[in-house]
Amino acid sequence: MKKSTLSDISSYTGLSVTTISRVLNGKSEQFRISRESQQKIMDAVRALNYRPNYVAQSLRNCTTRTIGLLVPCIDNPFFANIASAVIGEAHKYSYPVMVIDTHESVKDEDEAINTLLSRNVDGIIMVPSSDDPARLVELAREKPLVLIDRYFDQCDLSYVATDNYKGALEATELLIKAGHTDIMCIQGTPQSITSQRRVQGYLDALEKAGLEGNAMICGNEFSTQNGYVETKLALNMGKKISAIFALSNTIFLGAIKAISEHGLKVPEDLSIVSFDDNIYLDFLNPPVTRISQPIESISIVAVKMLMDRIKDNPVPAGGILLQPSIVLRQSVAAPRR
Amino acid sequence: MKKSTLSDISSYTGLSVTTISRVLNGKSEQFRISRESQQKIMDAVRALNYRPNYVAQSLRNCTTRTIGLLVPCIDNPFFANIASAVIGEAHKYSYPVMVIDTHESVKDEDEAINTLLSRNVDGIIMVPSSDDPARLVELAREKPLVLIDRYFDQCDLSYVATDNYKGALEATELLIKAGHTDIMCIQGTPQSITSQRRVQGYLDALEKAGLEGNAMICGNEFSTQNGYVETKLALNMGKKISAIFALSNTIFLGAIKAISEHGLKVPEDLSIVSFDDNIYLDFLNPPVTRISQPIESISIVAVKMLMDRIKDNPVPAGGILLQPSIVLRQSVAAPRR
DNA sequence: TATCTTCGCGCAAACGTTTGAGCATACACT
DNA sequence: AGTGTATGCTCAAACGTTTGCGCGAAGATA
Repeated sequence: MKKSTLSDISSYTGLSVTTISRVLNGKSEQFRISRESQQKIMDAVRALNYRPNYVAQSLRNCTTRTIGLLVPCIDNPFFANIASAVIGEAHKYSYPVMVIDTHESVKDEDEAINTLLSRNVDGIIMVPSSDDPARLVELAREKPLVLIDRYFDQCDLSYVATDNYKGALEATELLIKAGHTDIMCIQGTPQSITSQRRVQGYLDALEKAGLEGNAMICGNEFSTQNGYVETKLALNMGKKISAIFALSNTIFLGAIKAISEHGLKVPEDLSIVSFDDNIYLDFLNPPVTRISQPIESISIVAVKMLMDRIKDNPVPAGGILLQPSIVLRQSVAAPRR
Repeated sequence: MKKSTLSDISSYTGLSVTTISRVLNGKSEQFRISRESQQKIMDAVRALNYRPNYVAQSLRNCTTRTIGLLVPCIDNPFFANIASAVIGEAHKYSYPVMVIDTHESVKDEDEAINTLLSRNVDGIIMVPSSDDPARLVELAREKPLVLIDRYFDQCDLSYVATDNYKGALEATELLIKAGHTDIMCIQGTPQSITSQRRVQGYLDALEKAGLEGNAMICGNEFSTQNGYVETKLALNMGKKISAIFALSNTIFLGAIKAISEHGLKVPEDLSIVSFDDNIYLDFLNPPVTRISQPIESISIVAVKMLMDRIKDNPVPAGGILLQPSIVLRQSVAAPRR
């Protein structure tokens, strides 16, 4: 079936493209198109298998009914989950999503933004990779933009993220309540706000408990490799550690690999709490206590904010932090005496 | 910075839009545009922060440099991985990807296809949800189309998928070689070609070993729920089973949940082999032997095939099956006597 | 009969590109 | 002086929509 256009329908019905466009856009009332003509047009649409050409509409209307999503590393299950959720949520507004992986690279991110702007998406949701918001502030002036997961607090870009501070605070308190005083925290990229807020939560929890002297922070990347190396190092050096707080899924995996290589048992020898959720964590031995980020809610809110911005609805300035939840399992126990 | 157009550059430089368009499209030679003019134009592009409007280009050229990807359920880690890989691979050709979740629904799939066609994507990669290829055959006539993971063999739509038969055959042979004779196979949606080919591999392996009388096939869905229920049932009924072959990741998870609820140990009491790979499988206790699908390769080949089709390069008709690999771990042992 | 409304619809420009056709100038050659 | 050719550019149409403006015919009102 060839593509048909408004003017094909025009020939078919003998009506002008104007009239047809109006009928198809639901403006029959407003422009007083007769029932009869409407019917003729609808019949023609079916007969010719007409499908509106969004490209032409976009050119005319400056809107594509499409949004863009930028994630730093879609291989990471966490970002894959975010992508799923955003795609699903945007679908509810009938917006397809153009997804681009920026590989944690500012250059790729810039390129991706240009790609999206050239294609004239109506708005952008992104997990920024850069630590300099300048480019994004500029971007936000010409396109609706919502940051997700990572954000900047010195400028007023809207964002939706997990309350990482709260999550880390509670995780650490949980360990302290279980009797731990020597808790090692393996962080991700220190420049990232995500890592920073989590570390702050950890530190504040220690301080509240009068344990500020015991702070042990190591690591520099959200990767399995990093979790593995740091844990290995700590265990080999014979550091006094009774619990580990892994600031991400990936770090956690590295950590337990090192732990089991060292012949230690969780939670008898070492307790561990992880950030991020994953169904498999329930199937590990023991099932892992973790801080679960509200990915679904974050996506729902982010998409809603973006849609509001797109429709020029008033949007509350600044960002929103959503509360993570603790998933209590069996990877935390009282420390050995 | 406002958007600038070719005609802005035209005013700025005093040259016509035609000339500018030609220079920007690398046709300066062909149309003998002077070095001097070229320079002026390049300067203006920078000064005005010009970015080509792909929407306008698309209207004129009937090409969007964008492809669409349809997956049945992006929450499923397997499809999320496919999406990642396709996005990554398409990026190498500078094609962003519009991703839509079809929720295993033929209606959603139809809708999604219309969405993509209206937006005039250059090609579509999809995991079909329907079991009737008619609509897709029609689609393939007007758009480059490549199926992935699932396919139809009675028609000549191109596809790239795992050699599920071979994978299942080898998995089953592995169990047989370990001494198992009572192997239960928990399948997914029986209508799906994926499940069918895997079941056939299982059956043929049994037959080769003269065990065709021992075939036990159950289940009807690629879900954790299904794996759980079928395993639970089998164990409660006291069926004679020494090994389980789970035809997917999700089914596997359900199965081990039931197994552990029953107080059985893998692999001492029961051996298990799963389909699909996942990093967590190495962290389970014991690490799980599985058939790993070559998702990366599938995506690379699929994107390449699509690009060839888009560029009207000759494309070998029909489909391609890629070999899965066995990841040997510790979830298989000799059966108890 | 003349004027006013209402009805039902069409004209043509515009969105930002690309491209086939054409055109003025300069120079070379006879 | 006349013809031919290379050079360096421009004109205008087209892609498929949407939309401000306008227009003829029919009926209502005076």
